[in-house]
Amino acid sequence: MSSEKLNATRNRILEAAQRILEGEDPGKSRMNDIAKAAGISRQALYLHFPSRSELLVATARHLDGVHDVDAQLAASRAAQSGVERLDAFIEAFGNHIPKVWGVARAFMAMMDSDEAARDAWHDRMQAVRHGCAAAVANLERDGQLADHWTHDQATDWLWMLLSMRNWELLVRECGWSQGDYITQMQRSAREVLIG
Amino acid sequence: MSSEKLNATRNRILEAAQRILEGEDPGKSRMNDIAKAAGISRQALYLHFPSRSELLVATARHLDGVHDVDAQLAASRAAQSGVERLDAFIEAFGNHIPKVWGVARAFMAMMDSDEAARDAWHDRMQAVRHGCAAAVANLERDGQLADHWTHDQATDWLWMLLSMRNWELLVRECGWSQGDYITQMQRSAREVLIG
DNA sequence: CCTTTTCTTGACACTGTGTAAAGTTGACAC
DNA sequence: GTGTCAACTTTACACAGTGTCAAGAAAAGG
Repeated sequence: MSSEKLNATRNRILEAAQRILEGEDPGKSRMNDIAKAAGISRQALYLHFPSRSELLVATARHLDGVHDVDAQLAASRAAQSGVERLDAFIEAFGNHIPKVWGVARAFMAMMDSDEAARDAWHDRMQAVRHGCAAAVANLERDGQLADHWTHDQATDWLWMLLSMRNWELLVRECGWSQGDYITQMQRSAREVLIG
Repeated sequence: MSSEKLNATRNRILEAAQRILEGEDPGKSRMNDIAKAAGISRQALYLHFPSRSELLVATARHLDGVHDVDAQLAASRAAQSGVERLDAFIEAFGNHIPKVWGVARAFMAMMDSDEAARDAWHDRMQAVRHGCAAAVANLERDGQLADHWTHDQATDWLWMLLSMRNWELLVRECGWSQGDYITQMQRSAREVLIG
């Protein structure tokens, strides 16, 4: 089976990419760096992935498989009340962020120049927005959403609150612990959305 | 006076840079584009500014002079109560954002690769953080800050809320009006910080 | 042994920044 | 009018990074 070797190399690349992207220096994640980390030449990388953005997309998907984001979020969907679901969603997604942070950072840096990366990232963020919309919908169902909010604006606001940039600012730049981050985001969302 | 011509060209450059950076396509703000917009050659740009990052810094400062950010914020400092000051600060800074958005966007795109740009931007953002800290301090003075907040964490949170990335997300991406943005940010800050 | 797949090496085009050198232009001085 | 100086132009280059291409090596399988 020739495709087995191909697949094995592909996995080595994806794990190397993950390792590199989670490293300290985000500037050391050029195609050359990732290739070297995977033990192949830069050109061989292009035999497996046509571009840097597609490599990042594949790495993100690979990471999804590893961490099983759907299973994480299932807990939040199982919650009874709208408020419980909001808390569970924030906890699940908030704890997901540090796991995907390396890849996310690379995407965000690439977005400004690369349209493919921008589109791929946009899709992923829209998926997060759907999660926010579902959480807001459950609050509405329970009559808990404050009167001044429309469904869409409340969704936008929650989406903003939970953005990776905000996690980056509070946890990475300001030095908040992950626990503080989750607690304060839960409290903020409750106080702002519930009326 | 030879330095008058030099200064005139310098101003033409800064105004061209401002115009270009406020334009639709952020990819069209290379040194060549800015030079062409100023009516000079790319190389002449380097006679006035040693690097792209220093040109951006100068453009940001030039913009400060044009919009007189200190005067804008003076109103918020004059407010009586802590809550009034919080509202005034959010309004003043929130209305400042769209004016400097073009330059801000260029800085944020450059931060990932250029250390000088990163440092310059970091300084500016620290100045914003000081404004947040002052607003939080006034709430504390009035005994209005919710018990669960430390001064630093409340400052961090307000700083996060008012970050340019959040403005970008709500106003540019989600299509909020500037008025909605201000109103909801004021309300969010009040509900989360005041206890 | 021969073929096919995978990978390597080396070269190249392209974009954008920043440096360097030689020549042009215009204003002003004498 | 001639000289001089500063601002600017044109052309060229070094450098980093992406992505393409072609020639060959190495290994695996029939």
